[in-house]
Amino acid sequence: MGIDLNSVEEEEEEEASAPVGLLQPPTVCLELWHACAGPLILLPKKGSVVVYLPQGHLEHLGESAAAAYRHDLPPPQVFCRVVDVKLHADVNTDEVYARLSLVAENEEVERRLNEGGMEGEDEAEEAEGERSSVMPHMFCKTLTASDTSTHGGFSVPRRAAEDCFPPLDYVQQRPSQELVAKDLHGVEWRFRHIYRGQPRRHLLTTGWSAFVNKKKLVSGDAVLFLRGNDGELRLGIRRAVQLKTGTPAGALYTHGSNHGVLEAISGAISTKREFQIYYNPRSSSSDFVIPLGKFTKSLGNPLSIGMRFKMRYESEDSAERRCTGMVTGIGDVDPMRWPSSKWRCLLVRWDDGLTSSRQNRLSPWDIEPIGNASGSHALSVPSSKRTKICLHPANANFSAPHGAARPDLVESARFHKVLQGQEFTGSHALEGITIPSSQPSTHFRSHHPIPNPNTNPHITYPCMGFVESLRFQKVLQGQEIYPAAYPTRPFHSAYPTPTRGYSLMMPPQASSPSSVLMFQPNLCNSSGEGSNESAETGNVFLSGGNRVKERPEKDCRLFGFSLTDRIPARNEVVKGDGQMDKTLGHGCATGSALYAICATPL
Amino acid sequence: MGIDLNSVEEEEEEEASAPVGLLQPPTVCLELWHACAGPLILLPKKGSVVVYLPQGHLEHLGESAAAAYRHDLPPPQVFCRVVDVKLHADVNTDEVYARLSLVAENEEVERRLNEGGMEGEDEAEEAEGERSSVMPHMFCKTLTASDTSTHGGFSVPRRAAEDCFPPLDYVQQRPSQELVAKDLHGVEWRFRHIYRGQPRRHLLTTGWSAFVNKKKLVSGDAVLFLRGNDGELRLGIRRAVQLKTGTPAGALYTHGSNHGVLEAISGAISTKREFQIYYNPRSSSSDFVIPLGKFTKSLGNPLSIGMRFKMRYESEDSAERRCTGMVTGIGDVDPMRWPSSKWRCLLVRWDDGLTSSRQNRLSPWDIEPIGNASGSHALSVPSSKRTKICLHPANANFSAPHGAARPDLVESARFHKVLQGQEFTGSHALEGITIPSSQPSTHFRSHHPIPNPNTNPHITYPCMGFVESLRFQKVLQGQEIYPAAYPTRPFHSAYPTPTRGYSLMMPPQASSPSSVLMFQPNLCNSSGEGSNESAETGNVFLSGGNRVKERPEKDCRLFGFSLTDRIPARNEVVKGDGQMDKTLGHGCATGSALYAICATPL
DNA sequence: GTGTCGGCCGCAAGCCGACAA
DNA sequence: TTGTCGGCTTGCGGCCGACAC
Repeated sequence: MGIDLNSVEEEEEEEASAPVGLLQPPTVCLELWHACAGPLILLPKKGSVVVYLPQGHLEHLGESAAAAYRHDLPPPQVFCRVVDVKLHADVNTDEVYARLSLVAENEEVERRLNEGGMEGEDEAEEAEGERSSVMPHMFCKTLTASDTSTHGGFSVPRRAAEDCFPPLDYVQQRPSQELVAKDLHGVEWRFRHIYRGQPRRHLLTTGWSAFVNKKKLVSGDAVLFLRGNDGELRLGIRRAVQLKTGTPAGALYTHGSNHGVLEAISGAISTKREFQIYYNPRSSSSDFVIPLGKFTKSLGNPLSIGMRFKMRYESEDSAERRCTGMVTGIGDVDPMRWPSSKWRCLLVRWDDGLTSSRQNRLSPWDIEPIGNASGSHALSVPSSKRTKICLHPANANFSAPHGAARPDLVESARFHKVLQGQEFTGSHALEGITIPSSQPSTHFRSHHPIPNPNTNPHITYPCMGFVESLRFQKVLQGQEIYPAAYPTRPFHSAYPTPTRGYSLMMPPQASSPSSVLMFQPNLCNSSGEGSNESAETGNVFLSGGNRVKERPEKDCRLFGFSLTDRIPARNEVVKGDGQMDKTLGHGCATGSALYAICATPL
Repeated sequence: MGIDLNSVEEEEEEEASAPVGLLQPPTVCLELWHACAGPLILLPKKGSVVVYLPQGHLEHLGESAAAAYRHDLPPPQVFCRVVDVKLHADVNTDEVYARLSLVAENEEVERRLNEGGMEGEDEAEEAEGERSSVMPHMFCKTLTASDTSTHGGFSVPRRAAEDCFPPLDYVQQRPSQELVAKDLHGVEWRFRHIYRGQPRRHLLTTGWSAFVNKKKLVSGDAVLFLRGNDGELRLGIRRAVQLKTGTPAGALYTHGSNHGVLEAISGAISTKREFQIYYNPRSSSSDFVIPLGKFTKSLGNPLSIGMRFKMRYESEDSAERRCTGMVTGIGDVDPMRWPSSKWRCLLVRWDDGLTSSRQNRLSPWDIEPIGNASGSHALSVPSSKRTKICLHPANANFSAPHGAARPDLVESARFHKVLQGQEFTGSHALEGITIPSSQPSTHFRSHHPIPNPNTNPHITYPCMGFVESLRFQKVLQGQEIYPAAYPTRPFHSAYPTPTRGYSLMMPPQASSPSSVLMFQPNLCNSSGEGSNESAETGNVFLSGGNRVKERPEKDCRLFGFSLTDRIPARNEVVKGDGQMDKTLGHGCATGSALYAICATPL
């Protein structure tokens, strides 16, 4: 089993007797926690090794956590030992969350990975089979309008009532009983359970509306009943995934202000001190604490544009489903603050076309590749099958001493090449422009020269050398890119018709190296499809908050672009405003990314 | 007027248009804020100089803010410039609070004080007369059971309705109108105001219960209506002072975790950076940010045991009252962490005997001396009438360089003598025991020799010289005083009959210098009065968490003691266990202090 | 002058089976 | 099998003057 049940319960008692002044919320029932968290949640095991992704953590916290561009941000991924796992539930919302206590162990893990000595750690995550076998009788029902209306009670599905509730005396005319169920906080709720109506059905009447009101349940939310092996009834809720209104109030008020959280964690990482992560499994679509095995395995899989994959997800009726899609882009989400991060580095298109409802940026460990990579035009980037991990040493904590050629980094150097190929280092050129004094990627270019795209057909969008980047700088200045004061907060001004009059076409196959700039449309209006207004209503920004203000100079052209669900084929020519506008208005959900392929013509 | 009304309102608008991401709560209406805060609140003026008392701040935060004994705690009092004042109201509870932005200006203020150049700054606090003249028509009513019952509406006092509400057409049978009032957050509340019944009276009916429910008002809380000069109606609430349940949830969840707040402020003080203080005027019985003038004036008053004083307080019907009392003890509350702090250094007894309901420890600026100091046995400690302030340099930030005799500190040196006389440096001797390596007071003793008590009859409990303090150290060791690991958290073990068998008597008048140790009974059981159990149930600690474990050696005796509401007269002899136990069980409320007067016999 | 109560009214909470998807 | 509805009852929210302190 993943988590030692006894140890958790011991800690529960321990905290219960601790002084009140500590203000530690009590830990909650393990099974109920997992039932509320959903079937897909894999919680790291105490004592195991995980990969912590600060970028995902920041997204989880709601971005408000990072004030500005800080040089003391943590590296994009950190190997950590899980010192402690505590399960909690929000007092106000009943949302389940976990507190993970982590200690950075970068060097140790990296060394053992290189020595191949981390095989035993692959069992860090819970085996789901074991957990489901332990999971007792339970059911989960999404509430209907009738269930939440003040007009009546709760209609219990027949199977569920027979499975979880004590049996009724069906001889009687209208058999009934009182049910007592404890919620996540141990609070008892009493319901009148009656079997009546024509045809007969199970209902919860008296007591039900009080529960609905207190928990502020609405139709679409789900309740779950769980009968423990001791016969005790437990009761949890899973709220419907609602549109996030600005900042997540729960995380904010429960754990205090997020302001400076990441700075504090950064300090704890660099000094190997223990730090705590509050993780709300239902508010994030992608995990930012990954079991080591899952992480290394995902990086071992080859990633390529056009690659097909499947992913597990939780359907609306809380069942585990699978869906499939295709990778349509690979690149950094935030090359300014976290260059070479794997976090959501994949742009995907879903087969069922549910673009808006589902996340379109995934991390490699979110997906499982499907055998037949439909790669006629796919541009695959292979990786060593049994990669020994060494992270991109953009941060001093991870890097070897400058100029020192360590023999054990030969393999990792090759890995760097691959990663850079995946990451479209055009963004590095961007960094060189906005922050000319700091050129983090220069060092690595000099140490590991970029492979020639012609000799390495896998790399589709080859990197520019430093000289080319200087020339590119001139191009961008022609575009009047203004660095924002706070790169994390994009402008909110109206967009001055960015693409109108641009000649959009793909570069000829023999053209010189092109580059990829990532844009982030911040406000999209799907109603503007096909009209000229689509470009006005959707603001387009350079990643990091820089705004393209006007058309490029004549010596630069946008040769292509790619939206969330559409990447042009290599030879495809995309031309004119209309189509660009249409595409902008069409598939562009808030937060999705636009890849524009720019290059100077030969 | 104390606060520039215009500037506050400008800032309000400024913040309203600021991006939401900043998460700054909006500032609130100045008059309404003051109405809710109560008549006694004097808020420092922007730009003025104040004295900040970290010890009081810590108490305000609920003690949970300080983890352990830290050497980087701020000094006990810090001169600060008020950079900004913002008025807020808690979104959930409507509690008013202020955010003060302070910058430490110790040296500057100290210098100007010594030069006598701070006269102009005495107007730093608001003149209350001006404010009350500006204060518009308002009334405040404590809610009755009928007011808060679902059965009916709100009974408006006749004067109040005529004063604040628009006039009704009394010709009609049952004249009524709709009132619209804005609360602290600008939210509008609508009430039906009707004049009916036999005899006629003003009532708020429709809309009232919604307000009561939303604000979670209970009988005992107070509502206040305020009619602005523009005729606009405003509405505030003052909740009844309830028993604090552990930590103040409001401060904790509104401003994030308090953990480490003081450490951060300490850093800001030492580096002269701006820092913010959140101040909830209704949750603290004593201010920890004092206008400079009030502070210096209070230290200019002579303080003595037996001195009578008066103090303003807010009665239950929110009116301003005065009560009188007598000083029964003077000494440090926490000599371990904040030696020589003025915070709550006065132990008082109230004339009306309301020991339990009212704070029995006050700071000098809380009280106003009454002319006739009933000083037959009063032991007054005079101070220079026009004192130039220089603080006790226990902290390096305040102290002059060692060995450097600065001419401008001559006057301040004299002030030190006075302060030391007030502070019963017996606590310094304590420090010398628990932390032998740090003897903060030694430096000043050597520089400014303690005056002979015989030549200075004003000093009742004269300070010991360093040699005497060493001898005293031996005495205390004989008592087996064990320094606690965490002085902020007292032991909770049973009390091992501390006074049993002690001979308690006052020293003869001609005896050698005695000293005062302060004890803090932590758990008191008033039911044990007169029985032998009283000593067992009430734990007694040395202030700072040190515990007296056993009887003193025969060369030391407890010559007297004083409880919260009782200090023995100079010649009074208090003897035996029984009486000690009885007194312990009698007047000893949790948190009150026991002064035991110890000395070695001649 | 105002706190509390009984009387009274009306609405909506909430229990029921009918009916249909 | 179960979601929604109309019918029906009931409890309480809430407006009123009576009465008393």
